[in-house]
Amino acid sequence: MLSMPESRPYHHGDLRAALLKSAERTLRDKGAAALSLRELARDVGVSHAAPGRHFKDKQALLDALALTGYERLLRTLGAADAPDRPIEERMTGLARAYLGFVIDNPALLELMFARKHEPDTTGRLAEAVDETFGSLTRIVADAQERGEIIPGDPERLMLVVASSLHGLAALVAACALSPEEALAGLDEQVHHLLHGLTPR
Amino acid sequence: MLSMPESRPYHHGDLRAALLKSAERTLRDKGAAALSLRELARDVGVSHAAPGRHFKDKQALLDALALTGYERLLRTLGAADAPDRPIEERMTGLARAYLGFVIDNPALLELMFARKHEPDTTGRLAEAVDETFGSLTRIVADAQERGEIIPGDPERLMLVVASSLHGLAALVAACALSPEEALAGLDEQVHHLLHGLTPR
DNA sequence: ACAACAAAGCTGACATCGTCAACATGGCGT
DNA sequence: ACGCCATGTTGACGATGTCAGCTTTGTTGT
Repeated sequence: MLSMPESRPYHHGDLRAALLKSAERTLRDKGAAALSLRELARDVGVSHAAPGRHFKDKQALLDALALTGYERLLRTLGAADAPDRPIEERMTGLARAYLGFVIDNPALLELMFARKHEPDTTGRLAEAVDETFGSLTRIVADAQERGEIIPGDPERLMLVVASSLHGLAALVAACALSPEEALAGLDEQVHHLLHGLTPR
Repeated sequence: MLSMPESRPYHHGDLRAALLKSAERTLRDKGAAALSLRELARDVGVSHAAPGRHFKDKQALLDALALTGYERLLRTLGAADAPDRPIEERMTGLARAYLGFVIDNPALLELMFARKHEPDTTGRLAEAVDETFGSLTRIVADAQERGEIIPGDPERLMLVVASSLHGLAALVAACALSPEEALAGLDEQVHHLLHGLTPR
């Protein structure tokens, strides 16, 4: 079945979405550095300047990608949360979910936490981060009410948790730690985070 | 004093070092994305292909930069360590040093923990990471001997610490957390990391 | 129904970049 | 003294991001 004249409609239908989809694919298997607007356009079958109609910049495309990443991460964490289980189990689930997310798409995490963003999207991204932090804070506050976590500014306590989880994920994304090792030590990690490293 | 004929010697003297220096400067104030070999060459005053004699790739230059970063980080942490103080103080010092490092050169940290490296330098980088982890592990083991930290595989316990420290640093580097906030909560962070989040 | 318009394509051009090959220079060892 | 080789230089090539100007198509107002 060779290509017929292939009277592709002049208008693509939903180019923007197609670009994001294709971009995410190449991001997944060839990394962010190997992402070129022109190649993207080729993959999707439009001219080299077409993407410019939907993303003013290459950076704008990357930012959009990062945004979808945050949405997915938030959904993933939300789905993984088990609100009525004890805090340690709950945290372990969250940590496992986060690790899973980064393991199957490390380049995306790198993008999400990159420091170069378009000035106008930077707001939206900050919002996304805040939302994620917020949901974590809520969990901490929950656990405090149940007496599972010590009293204190939940924001501050959340930051301890967030640093730990994100640190582990970042190390995996950076290939400084193998996914297997990270997963293997997860339960213990969470346990130590919750119960401390000093003798009691 | 306008430019004399400026009979610059044909050979630069130590181009490689000059390139790294200039690269680190532009990395510091314009970010990694704005780093071009040609502009670097211009800054240093050599022809556009000269850098190619010292770095086979742009990536090779970036990798070299990352390596110097690890060396500096290791020295910084070493200098900040106070081996005969109680563990909490020791850890706080280390954390403060790490945070200082990332605050005054966040782009470098991003480079160091980037996932794209030349296959041949990737070994050296892994070595550098291991060395850093190693020194942390030694500190943990030390503290264990003094009974300041619970028994258990020091590597595993170190990973808890490393995740937490690096997570905080990474959040700052990613602009997800302001340096001020991070510094302000530092002591508390370390305290919670060491003593846990659950009531005892 | 149809003209006008805006959205969303396309083509062509330009500057910049990384990289390579071919040549030039000059310091150093034999 | 002489030749070698590391370290420069120049010129070229292909790829990329971005812009301006043109074309197609769907929608909207009359």
